[in-house]
Amino acid sequence: MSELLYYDLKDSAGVAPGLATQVCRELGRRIVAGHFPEGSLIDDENKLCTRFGVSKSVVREAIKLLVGKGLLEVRRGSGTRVRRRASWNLLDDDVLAWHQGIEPKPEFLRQLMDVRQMVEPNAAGWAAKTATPEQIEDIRNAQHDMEQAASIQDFVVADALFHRSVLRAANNEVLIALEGVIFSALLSSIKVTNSDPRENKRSLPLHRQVLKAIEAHDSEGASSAMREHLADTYERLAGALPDFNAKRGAKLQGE
Amino acid sequence: MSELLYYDLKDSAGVAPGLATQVCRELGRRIVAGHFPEGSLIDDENKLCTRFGVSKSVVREAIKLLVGKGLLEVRRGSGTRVRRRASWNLLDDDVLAWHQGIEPKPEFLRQLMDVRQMVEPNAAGWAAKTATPEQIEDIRNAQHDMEQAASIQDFVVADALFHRSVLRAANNEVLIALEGVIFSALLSSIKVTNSDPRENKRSLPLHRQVLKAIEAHDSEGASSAMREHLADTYERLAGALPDFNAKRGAKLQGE
DNA sequence: ACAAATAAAACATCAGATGTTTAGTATCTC
DNA sequence: GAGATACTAAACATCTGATGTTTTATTTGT
Repeated sequence: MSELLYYDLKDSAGVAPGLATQVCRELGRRIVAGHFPEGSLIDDENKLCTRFGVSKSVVREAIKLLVGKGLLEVRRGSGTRVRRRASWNLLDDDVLAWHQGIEPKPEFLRQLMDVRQMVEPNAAGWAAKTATPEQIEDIRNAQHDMEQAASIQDFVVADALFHRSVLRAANNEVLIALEGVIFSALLSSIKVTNSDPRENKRSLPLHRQVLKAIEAHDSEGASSAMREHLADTYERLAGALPDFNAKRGAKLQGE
Repeated sequence: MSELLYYDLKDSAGVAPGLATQVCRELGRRIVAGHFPEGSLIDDENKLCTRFGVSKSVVREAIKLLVGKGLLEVRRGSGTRVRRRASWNLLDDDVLAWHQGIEPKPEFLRQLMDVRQMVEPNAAGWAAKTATPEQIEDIRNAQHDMEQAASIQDFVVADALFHRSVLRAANNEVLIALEGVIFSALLSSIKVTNSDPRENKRSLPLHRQVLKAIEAHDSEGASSAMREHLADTYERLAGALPDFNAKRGAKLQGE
């Protein structure tokens, strides 16, 4: 699987990132990958400067970016330490994207999927009520692209665009901010159940059904079609990942 | 209503914020308040330095923080501009908190409440399945504090802690990241329906019901009790705010 | 042992110099 | 006069080094 990134679907300006952004990404990826225990000190500014071969201002700006995402906590005189994972802005697009760089953890993927199952049926239902003709057109186009996709690459991109269009059609700003979660879960899922392109085609009828319901302004229908589609995905993940559903309802060890 | 802030409920280190953080907040608040049109250039680094009376490094770090939250976009040679609202990390705790500084917009509050209605019944249902004894204890304590609250202040804090405890008891990291949304909606709601303390007490039985259901590991019961409570809140908001439900299902003007 | 003074480490801020990119303007060519 | 080129000013990016403040650890004195 090639290097499909979330940014590929974002309308971000394609400007080359500065040094601060690069250092931020590098550190961010390592933190998310778990290279540092929670609460541990990271190297001080000077060490980071020499390690990355940049000046102090660059390092400080990179650290500020990570502080803003909740990954780091800086204490004057003491040092900079990694915050508890519970304090991270897990919904930040960058933080989610950095999770893509590591082996998907079944437990985390299940949590993402649980959230998808909570969010998307509602979004589809609302979309059926409030979508504008243009928004419906976007969904239709994405659905069409899924049908016509030649490569698995194209299919995934179209799939992502489909779900994004539905989310946006719900016309709820807060909901749209959850786009990254849907995309991240979708990417991880593909990574896991990658095997057979024909397998993916199985989801086409359900997508078609979601589209039809939204076109018909059938809120209930859109919800349940989306629910069914996600339940199907859920099943396939559970089949592919042994530990996918392991901790469900049996959280024993202390927090 | 006094200056109750989200941070009051956060386990953040109570360290005095540096200059960069202060500048960031000041700018962030103004942006969120809508003082700048989308896409407009803000003052350049030098002007910001003189305006805030700080050095360039401080300004640059502040801007980096805002870039990380999606509010600003910096282009070398060109300038720094405010991004479209759709690109903001609306789920970022700071961005949500800055919304508290301005008059709550009915449309936005409704969107927050829609998301709460989507999230919290599910969370309560999951909590009923997976909550540990300690987590249930936390919920119980918050519920008890609501009953005993002497001031409206105390009541709001206890209310917030109740909903936070339930959210955390669902044992889903991604869900926990939505804490800020719940808190923000709750604060805005209080601001709107502030009038009568006795009015707030009305929600006590429903909170009690949620607690009971979770204690009994009754997932369905917890869900529906929470759903009922939120529907009630929703009604009160709709009654208090004329435009609360205005745009629902009638999104006419272009994006 | 306990407490106060001290020293070292680490972040915070400032100031200024230099490089790069962008956007706009002027100019030159045909 | 239209279009391409060259110049210039504005604005961000990066580096350097100096100075201040806070925290932590150590030393020292009784």
